[in-house]
Amino acid sequence: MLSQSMEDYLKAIYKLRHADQRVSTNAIAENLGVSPASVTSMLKQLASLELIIHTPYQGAELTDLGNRVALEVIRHHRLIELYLTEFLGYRWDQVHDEAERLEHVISEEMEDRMDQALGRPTSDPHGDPIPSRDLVLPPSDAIMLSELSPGQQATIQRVSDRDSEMLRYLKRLELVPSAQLILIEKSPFSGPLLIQVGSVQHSIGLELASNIYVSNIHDPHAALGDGAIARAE
Amino acid sequence: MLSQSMEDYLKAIYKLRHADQRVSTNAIAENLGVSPASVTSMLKQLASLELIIHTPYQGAELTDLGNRVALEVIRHHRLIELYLTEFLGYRWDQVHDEAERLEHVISEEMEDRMDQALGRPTSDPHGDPIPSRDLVLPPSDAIMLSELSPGQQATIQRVSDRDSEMLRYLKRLELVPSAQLILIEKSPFSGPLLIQVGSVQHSIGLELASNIYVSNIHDPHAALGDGAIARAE
DNA sequence: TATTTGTTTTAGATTAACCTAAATACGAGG
DNA sequence: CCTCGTATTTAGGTTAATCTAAAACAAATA
Repeated sequence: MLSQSMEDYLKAIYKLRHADQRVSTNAIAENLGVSPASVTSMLKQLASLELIIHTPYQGAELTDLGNRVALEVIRHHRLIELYLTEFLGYRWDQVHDEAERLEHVISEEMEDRMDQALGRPTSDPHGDPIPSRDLVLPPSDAIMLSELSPGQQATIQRVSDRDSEMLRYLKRLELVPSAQLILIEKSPFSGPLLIQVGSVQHSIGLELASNIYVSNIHDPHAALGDGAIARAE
Repeated sequence: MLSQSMEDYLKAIYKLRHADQRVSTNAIAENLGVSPASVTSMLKQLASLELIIHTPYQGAELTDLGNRVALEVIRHHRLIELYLTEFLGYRWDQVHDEAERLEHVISEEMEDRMDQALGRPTSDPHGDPIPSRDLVLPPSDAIMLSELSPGQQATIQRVSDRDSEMLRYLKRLELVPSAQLILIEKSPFSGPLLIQVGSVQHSIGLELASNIYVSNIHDPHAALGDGAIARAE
């Protein structure tokens, strides 16, 4: 069996691959809080187990096998997060750390029983999709809120789960998955965004906005004429 | 924070202490499946952390601090076992291995939420008592079924949870906590015991019988005259 | 009391995961 | 096209937890 460390590396590679294109040694090191030298030696090991392809100086890429392991760990993580909120009364900002440790030790049996208890859910409390039992993850078309254009309307699909303080703040602003918002205005020079949620407006910084992913984007003017077409886009 | 290994050693020392008197290096080694040499070096480490007192060649003893750590781990283990059976539909023979891994990684938060969900329970699916939140464990007066005298009647208090095959067998025979039984006959030369559970009789080996703990022992003849006194004994 | 036997400890090695410091490779800008 | 800065790897060291083999000890037995 793979070590917890290895699982963490594979998960990090998976996530970085889907955020940026290239998965660099430095990026992995930063993500996991270890030194680049440690990453290099682990990459060699993972490559020798055929979990990744490591081209020295060029970064790493998951093999099919490595991909499956990563998705398995991610499935564990997200099922655990949802289970904790639904059945043990955790708030959404408390579940990440717990899931981070539990994800490595639960059995397939427990995974499936939680999945069943939750009714085969498809997304976790932060809106992240949960890989199916056969480890398929629907591709997402969501973009960062910070990439939206002024005047556009969208639905929050997911928010990053890593910073619990941020999550508490987002909850206060009702910036949660499936909430509707309109981007009113974008200040120049990487300034804050003015958004409207329900009837209230908030000014939020760029960093926060790049941790919020939205989909179902439509231009409110077009929507007046024919909402269906805009939504289908 | 203590390593999982250290927690395992402390738990083993706790359990051995309550089974036998002296906790020998060999006994710990056997219990944990490691070499005696490994045990010696870990005992030194635990002693330097003031978790145990190690008198070379004489065995180890938990300090108050070590005792508290051991009870904390045991509390985790037993709460998890019960949680898995009550809320996730595990059978009693499936929970041990899962709990063995989870016990080291759950937070105090999770411990308390499970405890709450279970209604502050006092014993796990195998009848083992669960230490209270302030880590108090009521002393047990149970003895091994193998120590019972023929003719005596008793209530099963707990059974060992380590061998899942044994647990499945026990369930088939309805030898579960709170079941009543009478020891009909003890074959000589460490032979099997003949017991009666409800209206059926079973012949069970000594080894199995020493994994079953009983309490509330009373002599059926005395019980006929005055059950209350016999029970009070 | 001397010896033997079994337990425990010491010595020394291994493995995994990390580190720092030094060397090397890549690629962008002059 | 060369050079320079940054990214990456290599070299070598540390720590925790384990092992085997050998030495030391304790306790029972002759």
